[in-house]
Amino acid sequence: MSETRKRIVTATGELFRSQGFNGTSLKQVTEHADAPTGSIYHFFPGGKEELGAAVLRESGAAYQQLFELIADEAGDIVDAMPAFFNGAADALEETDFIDICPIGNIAREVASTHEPLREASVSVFAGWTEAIQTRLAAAGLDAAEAEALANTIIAAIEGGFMLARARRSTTDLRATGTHMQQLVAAALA
Amino acid sequence: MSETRKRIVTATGELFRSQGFNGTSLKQVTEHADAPTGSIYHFFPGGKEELGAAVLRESGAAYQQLFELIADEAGDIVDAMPAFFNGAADALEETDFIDICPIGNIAREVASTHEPLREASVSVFAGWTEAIQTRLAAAGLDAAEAEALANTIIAAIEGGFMLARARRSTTDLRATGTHMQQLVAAALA
DNA sequence: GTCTATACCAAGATAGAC
DNA sequence: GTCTATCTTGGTATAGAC
Repeated sequence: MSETRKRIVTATGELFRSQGFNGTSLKQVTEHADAPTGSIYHFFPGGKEELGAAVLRESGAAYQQLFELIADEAGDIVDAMPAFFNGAADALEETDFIDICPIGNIAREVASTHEPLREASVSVFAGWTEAIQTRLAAAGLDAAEAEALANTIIAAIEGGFMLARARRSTTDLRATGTHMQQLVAAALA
Repeated sequence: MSETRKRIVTATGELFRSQGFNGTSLKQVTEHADAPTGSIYHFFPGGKEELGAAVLRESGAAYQQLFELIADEAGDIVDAMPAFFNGAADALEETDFIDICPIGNIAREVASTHEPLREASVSVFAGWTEAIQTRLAAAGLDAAEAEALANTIIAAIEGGFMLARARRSTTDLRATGTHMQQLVAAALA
């Protein structure tokens, strides 16, 4: 895959995190990626919308891998909860509260206005749900309960990002991690 | 307070729900509010940013009243949880998944780019936290635990909105309501 | 306080040379 | 595949009559 294409996707993802979809201009993308306008339309003939969908899908997959990594390190899914939320909290602090998740940041913004982006976010969320659900099921939960709990965990972390970025504090996000740990432990008991 | 000002704020709130802050133009506001451009700048000399902050504060207060109402009807805070989440889910379905909460929709979008809007969202969230915290404390939780749990509940509902709007399904949002009910019940036990 | 017209700029997208 | 120049549209904001 082209280096230029990679630079464009990476730069767009970074801009999306702090400015959202509508707040990011293709001119900014060309500057940050050090790539000309023509290259954007060469790799993404559908323009901004197609580029945005690619950013969601590719960074969504990267976050899923990150979750798998943290979950593997934590050993079991109960201990993975605080590890996951605290890791996210650390990342937020280190980046001065720039959003660390471009998917969640974009999903609500465009859900009613850009159908291809909504669909891209749905497929990313489906992957995340499955990753968490699989581990919950492996720990003993039946499939339906595991899916529902996985979705609550995703909702909690995305909503937690919202509060943390607004307040510029990760205190609540960390506390939410322990609440999710309680919820998982109770479900498995 | 002027009728025109009210129409402007209401129309902007509605547009924010489906399109976000950057996705909503002042031209659309003039059309939906049936008010001229001059009136926007008369009531909000600071332009779009000042109008946006007013929308966040005023609709944030309205949602807080709605929560109080639902909590009063439910009787106790444990039963208020599913009532609250299911009510939100019903509203989402009735509006064809237009966002029912302009605050959460805007908060992440502008947290790093529009300081006055970030501050407005913080003060709205503070009111919500306090409303839930007060009821949790009245039910027997100590202040710190009540505050942390209140924030998790807010995170869960806002993240739940995100998933529900993206997926165009309220199944997960309702399930998250029962998870929050479990969490509250366990904390009070 | 309300309205119309408009200034001014930045947006997304395209054309066509290289 | 890359780049520059440019088209067209739409954005926010302002001016000034009423």
